[in-house]
Amino acid sequence: MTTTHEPPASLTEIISRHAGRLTDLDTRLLNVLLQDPLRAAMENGKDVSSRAGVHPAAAVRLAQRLGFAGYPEFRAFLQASLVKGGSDFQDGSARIAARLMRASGEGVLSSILDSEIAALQQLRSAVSDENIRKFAETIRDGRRIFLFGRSHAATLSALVALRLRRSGYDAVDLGAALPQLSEQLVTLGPEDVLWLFAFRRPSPAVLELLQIARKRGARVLALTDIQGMRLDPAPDLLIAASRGGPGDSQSLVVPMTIANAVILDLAGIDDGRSIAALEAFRALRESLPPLMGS
Amino acid sequence: MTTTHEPPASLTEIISRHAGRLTDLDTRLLNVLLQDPLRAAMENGKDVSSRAGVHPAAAVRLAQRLGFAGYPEFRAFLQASLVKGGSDFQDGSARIAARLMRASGEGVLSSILDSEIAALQQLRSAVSDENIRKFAETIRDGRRIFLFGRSHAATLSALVALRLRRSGYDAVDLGAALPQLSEQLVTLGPEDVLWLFAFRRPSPAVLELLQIARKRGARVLALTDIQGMRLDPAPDLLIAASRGGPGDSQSLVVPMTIANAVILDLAGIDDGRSIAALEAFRALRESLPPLMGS
DNA sequence: CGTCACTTGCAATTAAAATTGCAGGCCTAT
DNA sequence: ATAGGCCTGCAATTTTAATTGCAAGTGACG
Repeated sequence: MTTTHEPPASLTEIISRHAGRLTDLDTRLLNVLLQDPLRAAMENGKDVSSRAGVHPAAAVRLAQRLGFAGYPEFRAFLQASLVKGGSDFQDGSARIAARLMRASGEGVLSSILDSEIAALQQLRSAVSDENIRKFAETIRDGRRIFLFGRSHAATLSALVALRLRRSGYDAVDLGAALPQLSEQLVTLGPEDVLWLFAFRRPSPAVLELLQIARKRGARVLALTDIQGMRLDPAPDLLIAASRGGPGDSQSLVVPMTIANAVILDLAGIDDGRSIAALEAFRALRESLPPLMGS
Repeated sequence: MTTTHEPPASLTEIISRHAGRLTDLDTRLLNVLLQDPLRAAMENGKDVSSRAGVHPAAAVRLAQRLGFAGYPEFRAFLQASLVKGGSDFQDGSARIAARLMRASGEGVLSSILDSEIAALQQLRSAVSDENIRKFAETIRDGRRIFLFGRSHAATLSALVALRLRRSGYDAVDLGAALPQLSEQLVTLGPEDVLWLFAFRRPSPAVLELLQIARKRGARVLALTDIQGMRLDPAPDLLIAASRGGPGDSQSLVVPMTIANAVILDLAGIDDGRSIAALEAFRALRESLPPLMGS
């Protein structure tokens, strides 16, 4: 809600307006509702709540908390926001046509989704499970995992480091503390793993790190796009996947998905290490609730 | 239903099959039904019949004449044909859930791809272009853009800050220099924009920032998942999208794609500012080749 | 350690939707 | 014309959905 009005409001607006008063069960219900608004608008409160795994009364109470008199009124709102036409007289065909235009019509989001989905589909054939597995094995068998990337790749490097730490691995994002880079590398040895991220041309820093790592005998993994493929001392393992189509899709969706696959695969082959660490992390986060917001 | 189930049949098929036995009132009802099937699938028999100007009993009898046990069953059929035709992720999500179960062994990548693609498909209906546009407009009209997120959201925050800077905006990732956070906020004013990222429960830091920003009159944007939706002083604009299906998909693919859409849309409405800045950046990078690897 | 505020599930109650028996009306064929 | 068949509305009934009071549970706060 940019400013003031209330008459036409979207579901998310209404939710955020009452956000403070919503309970755990409410969010479970909203998950189901938002996941498939069309279906939710059709079903009755009982079906929705059973799909969300909660008591039917919870649906009623959610509706009331959101400011509706009861569930039927809430559902009517959901329906109205989908149909988006008055309830008066039906000049149906025109309205349906309009809706179809809207649904299939172009929009920024829609075109981005098309391109991302296409890129992911390509991944299916471009990257093999074997490669994923080899990455995972290397990480599993490594003592410490060093991650590095610059620019866009830096954010991915940070993310992967975070996730690996949570999975119980000694992972260090070298990009996070560039000034202390030398100190971090002092102990780099043959048992360690360096995972590089490079899109477009590899930065000098990446190449330098690569050389150092090779000299010290560390294993080197690289996740790149096609342009970043030319790493001079070749890494031990390399996965290269093109991001998106024309132009430089700045998106990290494709490489991030590959990284996710590696981390997930790792959890399947490290004999419970990831699972245990993740569980420990979850428990820790629950135990000190208000201080460290994860 | 009365007999064995007819496998798949469209409404028009069913109608033509029983065309001989239909009455005048049935026709009037079917007119209304066919005019707006979506709406018809949502409403109950009473509403439909009153909209058609007939007695409620007529709706029941039509359903029975068409071979259904009663009106609810007829409506269920209408709904099923809409859900199946309109979007196929109903079947998809179940299949994905099943596949994720046995994901540890084979086809990790494939199952992750399924899950991410399904999540992106859902985005199509969950987030409107309007919301994207409003986000973009707010950023365009802001003086400085502050970004903040913790944990996984921090990497996204960093990425968006990076991309906004390249697009010519004065964007600051507050997470990058937490110790200097107070200094950064000293000048926060009504012309500034604060863009928060929060998945799962919002961290205290996020809530605190939110309150400060509101107090100072800054515009607040929020990109969250369903669980992160409960921000207490409601932000000016909020986009919430559920990430993936079962379990907690740690993936940032969905929110990242939303952010990409905002940034892309921004380039379309800021009168060349983004384009010019991106071009300037590209030229700069080309000009000093080996030093700053992007 | 108790108290308060709040959430949640259950079960009883209430409201609403759906169904059906019945009677009146209309058309048609004898 | 009139008997029979069929549609139709009404109203009673059944079935289903929605609501709410209540008690048990939970966590925060004194």
